[in-house]
Amino acid sequence: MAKSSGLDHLRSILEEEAPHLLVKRSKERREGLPPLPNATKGKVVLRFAPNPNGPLSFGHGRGVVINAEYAKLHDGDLILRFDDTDTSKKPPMPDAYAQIAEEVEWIAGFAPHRIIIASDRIQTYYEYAEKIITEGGAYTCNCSAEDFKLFRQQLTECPCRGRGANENLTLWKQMHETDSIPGSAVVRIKTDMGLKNPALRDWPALRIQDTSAHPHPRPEIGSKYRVWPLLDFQSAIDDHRQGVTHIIRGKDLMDSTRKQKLLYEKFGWNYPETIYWGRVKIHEFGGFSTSEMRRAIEAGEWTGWDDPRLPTIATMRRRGIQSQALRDFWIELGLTQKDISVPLATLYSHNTKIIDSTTPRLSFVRDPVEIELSRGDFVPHPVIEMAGHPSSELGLRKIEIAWANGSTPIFIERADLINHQAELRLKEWCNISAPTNGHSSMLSLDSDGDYPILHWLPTDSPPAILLKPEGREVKIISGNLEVNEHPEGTIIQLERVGYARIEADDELGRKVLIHLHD
RNA sequence: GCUUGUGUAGUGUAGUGGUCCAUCAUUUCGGGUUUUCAUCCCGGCGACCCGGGUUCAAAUCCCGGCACGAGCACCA
Repeated sequence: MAKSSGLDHLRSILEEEAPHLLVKRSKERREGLPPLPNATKGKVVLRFAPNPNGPLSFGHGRGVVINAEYAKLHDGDLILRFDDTDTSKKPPMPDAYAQIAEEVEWIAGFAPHRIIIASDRIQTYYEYAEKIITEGGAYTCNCSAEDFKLFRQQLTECPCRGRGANENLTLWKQMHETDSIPGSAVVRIKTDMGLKNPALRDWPALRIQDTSAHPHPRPEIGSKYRVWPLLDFQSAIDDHRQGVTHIIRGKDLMDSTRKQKLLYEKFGWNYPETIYWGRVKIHEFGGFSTSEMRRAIEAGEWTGWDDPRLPTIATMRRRGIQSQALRDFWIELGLTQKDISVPLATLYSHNTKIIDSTTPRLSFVRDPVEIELSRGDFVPHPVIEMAGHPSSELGLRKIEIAWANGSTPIFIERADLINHQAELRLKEWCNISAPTNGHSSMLSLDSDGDYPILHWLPTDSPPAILLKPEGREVKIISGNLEVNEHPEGTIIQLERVGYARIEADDELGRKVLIHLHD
């Protein structure tokens, strides 16, 4: 009908017959996170569950931000759960528990409502393990990992599968004996060896760890337990016990969800809503893993978890990234299952928007060259005043000029000296002639034209260094910094250079600045 | 190999059959404000993986390709 009579004709018919169909459907751009499915206000429980084998990395930020944001949106609870059930491959780091808790609070903007440590809950996992073994939903298996891999590939059941509950229980008790050998026995959830998805076939739930040789780093746990749950089991039990309603996880854990659903069916539980996100790569960061970073830090290859080159939350904070910028960044990336690769420029842009209006300006002259500036007949200003910020009310900066015999020494950047061989404008002060052989003369106070504007400093300004991470290097840019009274930790903007944060003076008495971004 | 997921401008993202010659942000380019190469403002460039099908109408539904990713650990 639209073809023969045209859309206009159709519209006129509709206006007569069914005007409600013509009401414009709102197609406004959705802002923020997509709605959480099946979420009841006040009844939502989310969790962020890192392995405390080190402090949080940049990528962990996503988990904190998204879970925290949904919790806030729905008046729900955010649980911080330490999944610290591996004592040998990715052993927990004792200091990481407290540091992560603090970092989560910083990123989220509020403290998690509950903190749970898996290693405190081993008895609970045992209870469920025994229950499911007793009910015939799981069995102890003595096959080697390699043998079982073959069974899984060939869709055949392993010999251990047919054992009765009592025998399984006996073997289960043996797993706890102090001389049990890792790999000699494992508890498997009995699913179906004919399942299409190989990952789901009789998956392992608990294993033996030699906690005599590798005690759990928490002293209260130490060598107390030899049998430990694997992630799929531990996480499944915890999510149920803690009333988690929504699990938000990477799509690499999709099969984990499927395994856990099979377990939930055996227990007669309802599985939480599950949402996935894809893999994120940050252009500027190479392949860093927490374990790798930990090894390298302990080997002295990095100065610590806040080494300027590392992609950690600690480093971000040290440089001056605001937690709000982190939140804006991750929320903007959304919750798609696409594998994405994003540049840090986006994060920096968010950060600039947040900090710029409150960030004091200072001059930092890199690679300074001394120029003897003669004032000729001009008035000898003893103090130059300039605004602390071009548009916000951040007070006045005062720079004292020490005149002697009609001239004063100043610093300008070597690059400016090389690039500009003509009349110049010293910012907020005066025009000067092109410096030659270290000398220059004042030409005018008012700017009467379009001259290159450059920043400058008196030569008695304190020496300073600017630390600038560049890939696997930290570039040290030395120069002189304008006298100021900003305390350590202040984020400033170095005019014509970029944003930076003030750190403690170094052992040579130099001012230290760490570069944030341009 | 089996299983499983994803494909919209350079990078992210909105869009769930018409009002989409496709949104917003960022990047980049040009211009304006500014005694910073910052901030702010204006503008430009730039995309629906490919091929079929369904339909009056497809970024949106179906089928088939292709590309990329993940799982099949006694790691998390």
